Amino acid sequence: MSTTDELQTADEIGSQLVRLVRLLERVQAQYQAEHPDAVDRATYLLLVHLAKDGARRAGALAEAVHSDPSTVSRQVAHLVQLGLVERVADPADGRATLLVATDEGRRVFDENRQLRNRGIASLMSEWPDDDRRTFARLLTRFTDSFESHKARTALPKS
Amino acid sequence: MSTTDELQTADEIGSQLVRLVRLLERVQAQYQAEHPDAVDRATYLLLVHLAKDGARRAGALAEAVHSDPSTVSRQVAHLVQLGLVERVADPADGRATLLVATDEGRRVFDENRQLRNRGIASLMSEWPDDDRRTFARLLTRFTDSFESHKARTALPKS
DNA sequence: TGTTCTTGCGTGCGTCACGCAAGCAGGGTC
DNA sequence: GACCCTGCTTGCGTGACGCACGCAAGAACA
Repeated sequence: MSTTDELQTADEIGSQLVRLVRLLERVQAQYQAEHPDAVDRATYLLLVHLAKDGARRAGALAEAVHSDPSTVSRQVAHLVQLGLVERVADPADGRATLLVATDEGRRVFDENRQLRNRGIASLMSEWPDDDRRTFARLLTRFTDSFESHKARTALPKS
Repeated sequence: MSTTDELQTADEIGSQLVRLVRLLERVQAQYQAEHPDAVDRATYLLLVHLAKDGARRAGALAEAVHSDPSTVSRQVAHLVQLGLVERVADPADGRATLLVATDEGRRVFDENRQLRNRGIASLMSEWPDDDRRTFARLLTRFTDSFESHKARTALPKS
């Protein structure tokens, strides 16, 4: 089981995670409000997958984001309409279409990632270097632990 | 500006945050799928506010979660229907109704928080005590930095 | 080669949560 | 007591989603 100290630390981590997620949601909502034509987050995530991992078929993409194929189909249509993703015929299977990020799509992706990185670096600009690196390391470890633990248990929402 | 090392660390933190948020979303979605009658996250957040900070009026609640009063009104109606929140007449103003968490509402809140804490403690059970405490400290600091930085800049979505 | 089954994708339909605008009840002011 | 203001609720339209279905293309088989 867990000691009271472990539970107390867990309470702090949980509270801060809720706070952080809430903050991220609000930043996201604010961004969407300022850029009404921007694709929503779920759609953008498809572009991220394509830009990072290369061409994929729609079904594989739906699987990757754990979403319904119909939903992905509509989201991809939106990305194609914006010129961020292209459909190319799958040479191996005529009924499938490969989805591939266009140059513009990769540009948008890189630009957003750089903006994000600069933002994070900016908000941590007053941190000691040690703390910064330690936080990155522990955050990675926490996410790893979370992922490997997720298969076994589910956490409540808050 | 930022050094390349700072940007590199920021990139790791950003990537891990995206991964972590995605994981949390999936856990949340799974929870909702398993408990179709559960209130959604935004609605539950209202209960959290009421349980933690005491009675409030609907308008103040809407302000607190940065949501439209009409949305909050419907969410509160749902919570009332479930018996988790009660409407009591505001002694100071007849048109306002104070919202207060019922005993059952507080019980549900406490139960969920304990479940969450136990889950977090469980997934970190193999962590050294030092790392656990350090992570809690740095996460809190990161969220603080984020919050104080948010007023000035906005981050892109991914 | 022609028939049938399977696979991959797109589309109509209903659902749900949300914001905006209008409506309604209660207060305050003169 | 007439007026306006305030706090909340209720239509209404919108957007994203999942489910069920339809269509096209390959695969299997006689």
